[in-house]
Amino acid sequence: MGGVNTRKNSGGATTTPVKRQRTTKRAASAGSASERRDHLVRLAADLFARKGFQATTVREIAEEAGILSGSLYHHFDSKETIVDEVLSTFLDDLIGRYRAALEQGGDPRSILSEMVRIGFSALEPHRAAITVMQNDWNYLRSLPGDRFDYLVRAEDEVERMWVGQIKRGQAVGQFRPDVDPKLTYRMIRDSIWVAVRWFRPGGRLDTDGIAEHYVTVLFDGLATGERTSQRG
Amino acid sequence: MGGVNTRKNSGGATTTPVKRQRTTKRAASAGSASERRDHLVRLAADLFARKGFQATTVREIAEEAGILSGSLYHHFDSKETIVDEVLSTFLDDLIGRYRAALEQGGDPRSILSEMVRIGFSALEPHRAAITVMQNDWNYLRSLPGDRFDYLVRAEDEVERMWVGQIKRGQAVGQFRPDVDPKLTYRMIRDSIWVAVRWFRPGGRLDTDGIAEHYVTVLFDGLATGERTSQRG
DNA sequence: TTCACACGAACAAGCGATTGCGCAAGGGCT
DNA sequence: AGCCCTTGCGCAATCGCTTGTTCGTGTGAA
Repeated sequence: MGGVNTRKNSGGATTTPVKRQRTTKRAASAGSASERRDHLVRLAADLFARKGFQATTVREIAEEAGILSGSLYHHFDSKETIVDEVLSTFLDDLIGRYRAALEQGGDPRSILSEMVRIGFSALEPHRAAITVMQNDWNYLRSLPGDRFDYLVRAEDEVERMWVGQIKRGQAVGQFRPDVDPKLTYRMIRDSIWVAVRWFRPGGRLDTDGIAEHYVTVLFDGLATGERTSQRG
Repeated sequence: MGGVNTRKNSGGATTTPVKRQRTTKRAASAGSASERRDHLVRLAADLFARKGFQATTVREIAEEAGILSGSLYHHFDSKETIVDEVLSTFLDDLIGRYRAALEQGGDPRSILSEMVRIGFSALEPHRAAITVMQNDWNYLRSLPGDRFDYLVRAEDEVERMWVGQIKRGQAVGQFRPDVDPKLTYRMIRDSIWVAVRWFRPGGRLDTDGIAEHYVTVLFDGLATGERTSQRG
């Protein structure tokens, strides 16, 4: 109710026509929309990832930035606005990459491999966002209002892309027909994103190595010799 | 501080000699240690799973049980004590089953299959505990004191069991030698536990069906035809 | 009498959020 | 140059509210 102009509100991701309305004012002028603001978002994202969204107080975020909590409200409407920006930025980037991979075409196995690689490659730049999305998904969705509805919309679109390719692979005989596409998608998705819990940049394996390892096991399995039809 | 006798405190799991010191008093008398108490733990666990540990207030737990928040403290020292009991109960059960599977013996592939089945079969009875463990692991571990150190100890023991069997399978030529045992374990573990997010009892697939599906993909892969050595 | 259980009021601490103000930078104006 | 006035940013104080927890009391069954 107070501010005169405000460039405060970030607005949820649109997801379908992938673009966001930042840089509300001024189109010229070299600098990004607000360098300071982006920096604050990154600080907050790290805290959210480390302690959880609810357990992180606005005072902690402010302290991390070397200011007082009240000063944060010159940049953001609320704590929710901050996490909104964290998540929607990640989702816009991810979905954009998925779309590009699909548009580039190729056989299902190549496309699926590429999508796996895209996922793992997002682990490093979007580590905090992915962590928050996993840990606080339920809570954010339970908040009143439709502010975080775009989370579900994005998730739905991603699922359609994956399942579509799996089904196509089965149709052309590239994938075994006796596996459930949706179930398989969920397992792939989950094991990629959950890797954010143990993956650390600079560790024994980089994301490329992990992705290749995963693609190998995913397509060819853990066993040696001839494939069996069933049984463990 | 307050109570006279107290059978309040639950104490963290011991994990190595698997047993817990509940039923502090009375060894005779048919009923369990405290039926009421166990019921409250279950109610709380569901709330923790649904809303997250921190977002769940003791007032909500009490309301769910039809009492006032203060009355909860006749049964538990603190909110932490409740979640402690939720998690340690699950871990004790899980590790006990893993140990039994290992002691029963067999070739690595059979044992690993059995361990996968054990994991999926825990999804239903321990749904809440598994959810809490995933969502609030970081937060609980960050709490002061060593109360939740047993989480890491349990995780370490489980990892040793899995990785041991994977390595043994590679040694006897049952598993392909070009996969990283630890990385493979993490992927298996993650995709089992994360299934708790979408698995619902009474759904299209039961846990046995999901386990078989997963074992199939895990050992034989998604692709058809001859195994390739690398690449996606 | 004892015991398990619950009430109901209160507590200190901490929460997210609001507001009025000060301050320095800097572009546009005369 | 000198001036003004906007603008971005942050401080300090404070609001109303919720949190986990405590404690003296009451009650019904064994």
